[in-house]
Parts: sequence; structure tokens; C-alpha cells
Amino acid sequence: MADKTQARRTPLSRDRVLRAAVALADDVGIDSLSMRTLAQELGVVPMALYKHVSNKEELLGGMVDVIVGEIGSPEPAVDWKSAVRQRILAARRALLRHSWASRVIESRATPTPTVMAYMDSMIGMFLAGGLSVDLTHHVMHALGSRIFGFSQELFDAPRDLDPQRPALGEMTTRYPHIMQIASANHDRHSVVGSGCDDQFEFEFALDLLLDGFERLWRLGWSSTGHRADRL
Amino acid sequence: MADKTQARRTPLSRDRVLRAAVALADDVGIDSLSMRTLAQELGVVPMALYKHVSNKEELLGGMVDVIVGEIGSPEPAVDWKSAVRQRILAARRALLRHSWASRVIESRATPTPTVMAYMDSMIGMFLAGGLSVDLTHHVMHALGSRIFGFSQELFDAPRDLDPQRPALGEMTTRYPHIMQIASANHDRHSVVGSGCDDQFEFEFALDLLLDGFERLWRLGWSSTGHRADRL
DNA sequence: ACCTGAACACCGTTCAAGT
DNA sequence: ACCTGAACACCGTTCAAGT
Repeated sequence: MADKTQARRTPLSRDRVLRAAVALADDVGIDSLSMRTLAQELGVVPMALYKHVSNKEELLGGMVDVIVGEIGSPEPAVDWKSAVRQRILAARRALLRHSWASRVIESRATPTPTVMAYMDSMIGMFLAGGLSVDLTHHVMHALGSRIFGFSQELFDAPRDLDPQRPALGEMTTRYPHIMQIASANHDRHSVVGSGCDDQFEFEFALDLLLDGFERLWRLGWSSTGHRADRL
Repeated sequence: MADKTQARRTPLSRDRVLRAAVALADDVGIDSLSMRTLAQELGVVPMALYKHVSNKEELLGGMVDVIVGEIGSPEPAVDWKSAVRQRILAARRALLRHSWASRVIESRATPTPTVMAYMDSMIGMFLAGGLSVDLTHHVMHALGSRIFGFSQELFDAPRDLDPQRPALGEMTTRYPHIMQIASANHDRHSVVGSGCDDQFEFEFALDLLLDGFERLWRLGWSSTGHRADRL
């Protein structure tokens, strides 16, 4: 009751709407965030939100902007590679605080100015390091969602490898190779249900890409040769 | 009218439901595919679908299975690298025929048996090539959604670079680095609005990763050294 | 002029009534 | 026993009525 009065007294603002939306998504999950539940949380009628965000799409865009704001500025570094690496891992830390964020970022159609600015500064780090405009372009594409600190993880070795489970035998005949990886993983951790080390996998792929970029950079690689036939 | 009678006469089956769903999504987009519109397309009442798919989640899973079925079997190849490369590019061709498919694949929570079998065969290609179980595990994570022939493309150089547009000047001051890439791209194609060459970008990143995997393989790389401190 | 309750046009899914 | 229309519990958003 006191909260509701408080909420009524504090005037709504775009910033307050966005922060409440982020907090609510953190709490109940992005699927349960609706214009109606958000309005209720703020103690206002649903329509009151539409004065601060033009629709739900724009609300989600604003929520992404809040998270991108949490990434912070790049730390000064000697070389472009470690500068980019540190920045991307900082982005990852920000994203991990909001489990819904990666799904919202990937589902959004057009980037907001804040997201554009983040991408622009990332490009700037490569160019400042001496990579050509051409190479930087392809590098940005190759990183894809990794610039924001996440990647599309479709593969996950089964967490549940209890040998007692009757389905295990069937799994091994149906997916022999997946089970090979799952067993190896299981042996290493010596704990049932440990799954994969997401942070390790992320850094493995990131470093593989960064090393590849560096190699092309040192070779003075350019795409013109590759695509000359298509011009 | 004739269509409706036809639809009524042909009995519903899970297969017919899934194929109709894929065709409808191709036509009107995934956002316009609902249990209700699909039922209407098939000339049945919405509830009739629930005898063949238990809910919408399962319908989407079945639709993904149809597309994965279109990928086909891997062609025999001399080395694992070109075998994997060909298979992934085949997957990409299948996905490009259904623009909604990548979004559905990435949004699905748990993989269907068909998807598991596809992943299993992909793992098998690396193992058959002589990569260790350990390396193959990390390789699968690093590829992520690329095993299905797509990647999360968040960066796209502006397609619309008409110098007449008044907003262009503002863009250049706000996002100088993005505009550098856009201009370079623009000069090369000599056509306004050409955008990026998605296929080139996909193969660029894929080859960078495959080259990296090959290098680690030749070096006899293993993750145990890297994660020894965490055990 | 401002605010907002009711309404609109949808969803996926349940369930009971009808055959 | 099977099928299905109506209903339920939601959506995002419009709009007109009330202040």
C-alpha cells in the first residue's frame, strides 16, 4: 500500500519506466513482462506507459539501451586485440546480469542510437589498432553477437549423465558422438550434472577469432582479391 | 470452396500439418503463423491440430525438423575440413529457402531428436577426421548456430547512403566509423543501397574458424592445460 | 487538454456440451 | 468415444467518453 502511494507520487518518466522494466524482466523473466504487468508494477494504468514509450518494441529497445549503458567505456590497452577482448568480456559480464538481454538483443529489428554508438566505438578500436576499413568490416560480421558478449549456443552436452537412467543406453546408440563428448566432460568434472563451462567456451571461440583477425592483419589481407570475380 | 472440400477429404496427419505450417510461414511470415491461421489454411477447426501436435512449441519443433531434413546427408570428402564446410553451406542453402527458420531454431528451448541427430553427425565428421573428443567439443561450441548455416548478424553497414539525404551529415558526425565502412562498401559496389554480401561474410567467418580448428588440431591442442587451474 | 476505462482484435489452450 | 464450439485468460493497442 505504501509502495503504491510512493509510486503514484513519483512522476513517471521514460527512465523510470525503463528501469522498472529491466528490474521486472530480471525478476519474472522476459516472457512475463507485458505492458499490463509493467503498468501494475508501477502502480499506473497500462495506457500511462504509452506517453513514455510509443509501443512495446520501443520499450524493449530502451531496455537494451540500459544494459548497453552498463557495459561502460573501454579501458586503455596497449594493443587492439587485448583492448577488444577486455571490452567484449565486460559486455559479457553486463549481459550475464540480465539473462533475458541476449534474447531481446537478437530479436530486435533495428538498432537504437545507443547500440549504433556502441558498435561504432567497437569499430573505432580496430581502426585505431591499424586494421584496414575492409578487414574491420568483415571482422565485425565475423564477431556477430559476440560484440555484445554472447553467442548462439545451440550445442550443449547433456548435463544429466546418471548411468542409472534407463534412457542412457538408448541415447548412446542414437547419438554415439554426442555421448562421447558428454562422457569426456563428465569424467573431467567428476560431478554429475556439471554441463559445459560457458565462460571457457566463449573465450575459446573469441580468442580463436581474434587470433585469426591478427593473422590476417599481419598478412595485410584484403577482400578485394576474393570477391573480384563478383564485381 | 473446392479447396476446402479437398482439404476436408484428405485426412489430417502430423506430416501434412507440419508441411502446411512450413508453407504458410514461408508465405506470410512466422509472426502471422498462429494455430488459428494454420487451421484455417487446412480447412479445419483449431482444435483439430492438437491431435497431431501437442502444442505450438511442438509444432515449431516439427517445422524445424522439416527444414533439417532438407539439408541432406554429407557428401564424401577427402578431409574433415572440406566435408564440414560443404555440409554447413548445404545447411545454409536450406535455411535461406525459409527466412523464418533461423529465428525459430535459435528461439527453441530443447532440441528435437532430429536436431540431435544432425548435431551428432556433425560431431562424427570431426571425430572421423581425427580431431580429439576434447577439441571437437569446443569446436562445436565455437561454431554455435553456424552448424545450421546461419549466424547472429547484428552489424549491417547502412544500405542507404544517398548523399542527398539530410541525415547523412548527422550520421557521419555521430557514427564516424560505421560511416567509414559504409562508404568503402558503397564505393566498391558502385550502387546505392547494395548493403553487405551476406554469403561472403558467412564464408569469411566460417573459414576463419575452420582454419583455426585445423591449426589447433595440427598442434595437438588440448584444453586440459588451460582449465587445469579450475579443477 | 488531459487522462483512462472499456473495447477491439487478436492469441494459445481448456473444457464441457453435443453427436 | 469422438469432435468441436464456446469460453477462459491473456495480449498490445485504439478510441471515445469523462473530467
